[in-house]
Formats: sequence, C-alpha cells, structure tokens
Amino acid sequence: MFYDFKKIEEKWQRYWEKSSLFKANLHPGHKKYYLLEMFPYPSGKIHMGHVRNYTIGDVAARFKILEGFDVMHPMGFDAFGQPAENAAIKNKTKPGTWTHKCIKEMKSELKKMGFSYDWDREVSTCEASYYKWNQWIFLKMFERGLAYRKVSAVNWCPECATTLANEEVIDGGCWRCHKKVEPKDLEQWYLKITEYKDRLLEDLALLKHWPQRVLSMQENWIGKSEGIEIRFKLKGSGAVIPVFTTRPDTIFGATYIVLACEHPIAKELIGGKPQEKEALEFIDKVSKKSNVVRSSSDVKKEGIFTGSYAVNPVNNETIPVWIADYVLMEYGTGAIMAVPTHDQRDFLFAKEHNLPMRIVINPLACSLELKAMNEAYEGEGVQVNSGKFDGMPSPEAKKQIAAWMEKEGMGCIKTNWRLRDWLISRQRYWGTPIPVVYCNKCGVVPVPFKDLPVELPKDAPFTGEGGSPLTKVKKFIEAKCPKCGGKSRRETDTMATFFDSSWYFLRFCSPKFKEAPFDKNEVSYWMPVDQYIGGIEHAILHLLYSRFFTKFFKDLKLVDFSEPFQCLLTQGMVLKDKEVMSKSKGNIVDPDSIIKKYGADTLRLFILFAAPPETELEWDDRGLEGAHKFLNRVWRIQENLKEKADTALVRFMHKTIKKVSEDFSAFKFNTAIASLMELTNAIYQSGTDKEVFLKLIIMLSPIAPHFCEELWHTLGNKESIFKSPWPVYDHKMLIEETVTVVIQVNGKVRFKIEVPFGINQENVKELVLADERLKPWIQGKPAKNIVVIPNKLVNIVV
RNA sequence: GCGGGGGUGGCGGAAUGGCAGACGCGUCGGUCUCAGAAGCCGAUGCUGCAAGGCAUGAGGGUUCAAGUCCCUCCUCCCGCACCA
Repeated sequence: MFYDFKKIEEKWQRYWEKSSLFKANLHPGHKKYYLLEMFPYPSGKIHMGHVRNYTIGDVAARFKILEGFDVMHPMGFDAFGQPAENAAIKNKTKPGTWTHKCIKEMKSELKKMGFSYDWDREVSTCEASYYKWNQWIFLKMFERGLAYRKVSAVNWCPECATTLANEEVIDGGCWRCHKKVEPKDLEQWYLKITEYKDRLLEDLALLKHWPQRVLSMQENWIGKSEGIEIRFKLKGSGAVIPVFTTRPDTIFGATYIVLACEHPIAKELIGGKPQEKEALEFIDKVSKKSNVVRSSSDVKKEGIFTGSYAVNPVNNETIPVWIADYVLMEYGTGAIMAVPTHDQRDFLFAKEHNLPMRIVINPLACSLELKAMNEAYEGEGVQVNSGKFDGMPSPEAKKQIAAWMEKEGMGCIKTNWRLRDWLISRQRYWGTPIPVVYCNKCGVVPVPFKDLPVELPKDAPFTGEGGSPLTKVKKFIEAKCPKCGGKSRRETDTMATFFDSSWYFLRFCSPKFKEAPFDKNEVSYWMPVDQYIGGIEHAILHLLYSRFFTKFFKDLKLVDFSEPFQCLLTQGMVLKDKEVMSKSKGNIVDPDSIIKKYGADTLRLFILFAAPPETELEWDDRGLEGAHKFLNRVWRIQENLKEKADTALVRFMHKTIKKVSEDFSAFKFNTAIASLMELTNAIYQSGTDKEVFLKLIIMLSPIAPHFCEELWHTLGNKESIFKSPWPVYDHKMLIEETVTVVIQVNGKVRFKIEVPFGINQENVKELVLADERLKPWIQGKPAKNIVVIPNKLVNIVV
C-alpha cells in the first residue's frame, strides 16, 4: 500500500554514489552552472534550516542537470571555530578530533537527504591544505599593506575571551554568546576593507539578482555620507576644531558647538575653568554608561559648557563650546556644529540648556517663528539669515555654500563612511595561525611563502582556564626570525573564521590544487557562482567579506570578475509555533526523526511546498503527512496505467510542463508542486498512459529524487532518471479547441459561455448579445461600450 | 528617524490590470467496511430560503475592469541609527 521509502532511498543513494552521477566535469563549450549553498559549521547534526537551504539548492541543481547543464554542486565544512574548543574542554578531547567526528556525522546526515553533491570536491577549512592558503592570502595582503597591525579600543567579549569585528557586535553584544561587549585597548591585526569601500558600494549596482533587502543592508553598513568638514577656530588659542556636517545649508544657524566626551581636546578646554571639576565628573559619568544606554534616543540629552568659545567662520560669530553625551567620538570628527532650528537633537538640547537659536531655512509654504517652534524643521526650503545666500532654495544652497566655504578655506568637502577596517585577530586556538613572527631586532616579520603552512600544534592544552591555549605551547611560540635567524616570538592569535569562508567558493573549483589557492583556469570556467543560497543572517558579514576578497583577487589578476555571486537567494527561517526553532525553546523538530518516519523525499516535498523559499516557513506535522499522502497517490498510478491517455489529459500535461519549467527557473517550487498535484488529480479523473506518467515523474524528480528514480526504473528504464532530458512542451498542444469566456455587465461577472478558440470579436459580441441570460442584466438598455478580451472576457457597459 | 519587505478564508499560501482564494491542511458529507483505518468521490470566504449582495489592513483616486497602478493613513516584520 505504501511505498517502501527506507529501502528505496538507501538503494538510490548508493547507486548515485557508485555511478559518480554528480561529479562535476569541465567541458569547455558547454553551459556551466555553479550552484552553491552556504557551507555549514560542523556541529554534528543538521537542523531544519540546513534541510531547507540544501533542499532548495538540490532541486535547483537537479533541475539544471536535467536541463543539460554542466552542474557543479559542491559541499564542505566551515570547520574552524569556537564550539570545537568548548567541546574539547567539556569532553576532554581535542578540537580536531571533535570536529572530524562531527564532520563524519553531519556528512552522513546530508547523504540521507539524498543531496546531489560532488563529494570529491569536499573541503574543510581546518585542514592545513586549506588554511595554508588563508595564510598565503594574508601574506599577499600584508605585502600590499592591506593587512596591518594597530592599537585601538577593540570589541572584547569577556565570555568568549576574544576580540570581535564590528560586524560581529549585535546590539552591543557578542554575535555568538550575546554577552555585553567591552572596549579594550589591544594591538591587533586588521584588514583594510575600507580601501575597497567605493567599489563595494558601487558594485552593488551589478548585483541585479540579489534581494533588495541585502543590497540595502550592505549599503547601510558601508554608510557613505557626503558633506563638508568645517574648521572652527577656538577663541583665544586659535586651535582648530574640525566639524563634519551633511547640512552646510544650515551653517549660518550654527549657534554652538558640541564635543563628544572622549574628544581629545575636551579636557584641555575645561582646564582651569570654574566648571572644571563639574565637567570632569560629567565626562567620567558618561564614559561609564554603556553604548546601548547612550544610544537609546529617548534618553534626555545631557551636557555641560566647557567655558570656551569658538568662531563660526561664515559670520565671525562667537559661539559656546559644549560637551554632551549625544555626540559620538566614533563618527565624523567627534564634534558637531549644532543648528537647533533644523536638527531635532540639537533642538532638544538647546531647549534643555537654554542655548540660542536662529532660523536659516523657511519652508516654502510658511514662515517659521522661533517662539512657535516646538520641534526642528529638518525639511527643504528657502535660505534666510544666511548672508548672500538669502532667498536661494536650500538644496542649491547646500552645494553653493559648501563650494564657497571650500574656496574660502573654511573647510573642505568630504565623504564620511561608516565602514571600518576588519579586525581579524582572535585569541583562540581553533583557527588559522596568523603567519608572522615578532623579532626583537627586525620587528614584525612575515613568514616566507615557502614556509607555509604555519601548522597548528596538535598538543595544545585545553584546561578551560582563560587565555588562548596557543600561548602555552612553547614549541609553537619559539621561532627563528626568517630575516636574521635570531630568536623571535610567533604570533599566537588566529584568524577570524570569516576569513576562511571569504574564498571557499573559489577553492571548490580546484580543491586539491597545490600551487595556489585556486587554479585560474578552473576558476575562469566555473566562476562566478551562478546561484548562491543561504540564510539572511549572512547578509552583511560573510557576503561583504567575500565581495572584498574577490575584488582583492581581481587586483592580483587571479580572477577577471568583480563579484563572486551572480544570483543570491536568502531562504526564510523554519518556525515552529511562530517561533524560531531553538534548544532553549524546546521546539526543535529533528530532521533525522522525520526521515525515519516518512523518508527524505517527503521531507523535501513538504519543506518546498509549505512556503515560497524566501519567506518564513511554519512547520506543520499535518502538512508533512499531506506531502507523504501525495507521494503515495503518485505511487499508486503505476498500478493502473492505460493504453492511451485522453487528448485532454495530454493537453493538460503540456500546460503543466510549461508552468513547472517556468516555476523551477524562478525558484517557485511551491506553485510548481501545486501544478504537479493538479496533473495528478487530472490523472485520477481520466487515467493515464506510461508516456504522460513518465513526464510527471521526471518533473517531480528534482524534488523527490529517490522516489522518482525508483518508479523510473520500475517502468523499464535502465539509465538514471537524471540522464534523461527535461520534458519540452508543444506550443500547439497549449491551444484549446474551445475556451470559456466570462461575461461581465458593468464589470460584474454574470455568466460564462463556451466559444471556439480564436473566434473573432464581432462573433463573440453577437453570441453574447443574443444570449437569453443577458436580458435581466441590461433590461433593454443599449450597450454604451463592449470590451472584448479575446478568449477570456467580455464586459458590457450599460 | 532612515532604508527594505509585508498585511488576502479557520490555517499555510495562489493570482502577466481581466472569473479573488489555485494547491494543500483542517472541517463536513458520501462510498467501501461487521467496525475502524487507509483509499476514492464531493462540499467548504462571509451573508442570505433564494435571486442576489458583501469581501484582499483603512480611506480616496485612475480604469470598461484594481489584491495588483496612483495618493493619504494605519499596522506588522527586518536592517541601520543621537551617523551630525
């Protein structure tokens, strides 16, 4: 009664592996298709998120195979990272041992899903044969000044006892453990991603097939803002405070200056002033507040007068200099010019502290009155109180004032960016060693290329006590300086794991290549990735870093494209009871248990049918049973095949081929499945022959591959179903003999008529007007207008 | 605040400006059965006895025709954010 999914799935998984069906081969002149899903961290078990991500990818890959493409569909493991160290401490094992065990387990789970990976290309980032090239890339960057060391206040996660990149800090907390991140002064390695900021921003325009959401997130993150840096001279000393603004049109309304508490000149300014003690206390108080508290916008803006004054260069006005908590040292110059009338934050601050205001822009419709204002006017308008710019529209004044100020030497036009250089040092063991040594004589010395890889020592102690285990391995630390041969100390920090994943898609093209990170020929054949699929959580970090690396390789002339991923699909999350599945919520559905109960094909079918790929998917046990029921329904058809299918069914099949082909190409798997269900329903109505049934099976095969392969062979085929061509539809068969035309009166559907396909407009009109059913609706009134949409609809307006 | 994406039956979700709710789940009914399960067949937006009327977050507009296009507003989700 039920098909034996367990037997079938194991059988075909073995068959596919033995016949190397999914081995990607390079055939110059063929159409290639590189399909990539984000490789997983090997935690040991796959979860529903993986199942969804990889099922979407697998269907796309198998569809392209059937369409005759050379498909490369590789898989590997993002194998470095902290969980392995935690596991090593907990289980008294080694991170490597634990990781390899997890990879083995995870691979076996992936295989149970029947994914069409070319396992010959598997890479794991924790192998020296892989991370050697991380080090190679790092050294190439070092050569070009793109990898450098600097001391700065870094994001420190006390829980993970390591530093974090800006991108890894989310809401002030660590992206992994969510603990509050603290500032800490450390000398660390950075990658100069800011050198590529313009290209990273501009080339977003090339990514026509990326989701708008991801593009705008990247744009936000890079954060370009154009304006002018204005030089305000201090009254007395004549020292200059530079101030960045995007609103030069408001400069004549700048009535005071505000410094960030951390501004280097702040303490200098208050020195010897009557309010010195109070001001120092204020600075101290603010510095103790966390960034999260400081940046919540509903908090009252606090500040204190420094006792010093500056001069507004455009009108030589003397204006006070304040210190306040609402100005950030990290952005711009750490000092702002305050225009309370045209900036809401300045407005609130000025009201609070009784500071002067002046209107310099009037809205087009009315005139502002200082006394009547209860918020700042931030819109466009016409300049007033702005010297020779009075009467000019403010957008024009924005440009002209900036140009004039630059000419007069009052400031310079400048672009500010939010993007910061990428901090890659991590105080961890399970990562790629940064290939440098520190020599007392020669300073920072890179390890020569010929000495790569710098291998991770296998015998580091895992005690769970603070600090990286690498700092305790004497043999590793003690090194010979490559320059002078003298005693030197090896770098014990390792690279952030996002380094590893920033180029793995290139390694897949030639996973065993020994001369370079990748073989240029293979890469020029397979790259760029035609379709990349993964979670939205990587919208910034991983995708931005991968784009950066690709541009770097282009500059090295190792690749000839600027963007690594042509099309991007970000699949939605799998929810249970409207919440993300998680251990802490206890709402996890384990894929393995579903495979045992219903088989992988049912799981694949359900997960594709329940929602479009991009949207969230609500897990539903009953929907899963429905999917299983459908497969059984298809299974039963083979027992009752007819000699010859009806013409109507054959026509419907051609329509289905068209619809499913289009839907698969557009990743609309849910509606493709709906069409296949309709065809199945039609077969149940009229019966079918083998020909039609085999076409149905081929169309279903990317989704339920084991199931379809079994039916395919049962019906007498010898080769794999994935060696057969994708069905083509016959245009002629799409044309029906008769069509149903909807008759509307005044836009409302009243009845329908059957007419021959392609009947001319006049004839349809005649038929309709003569129809008895029309009479009650028009009551003898003459038709004002008759709209005929051929083969579809007639609308009579009376 | 800025940027992006949504809001359609009891539920998941369909609809190149042309029959709103495909397909599935659920529910109800029938068939088969000693009985049940599984199959199979049918019904299922709301309202109304019916003819019909009303329905795509709210309100306006364009159009012969609007879930779809335009305007105003409400609301939810995501990202960035005292970013000057």
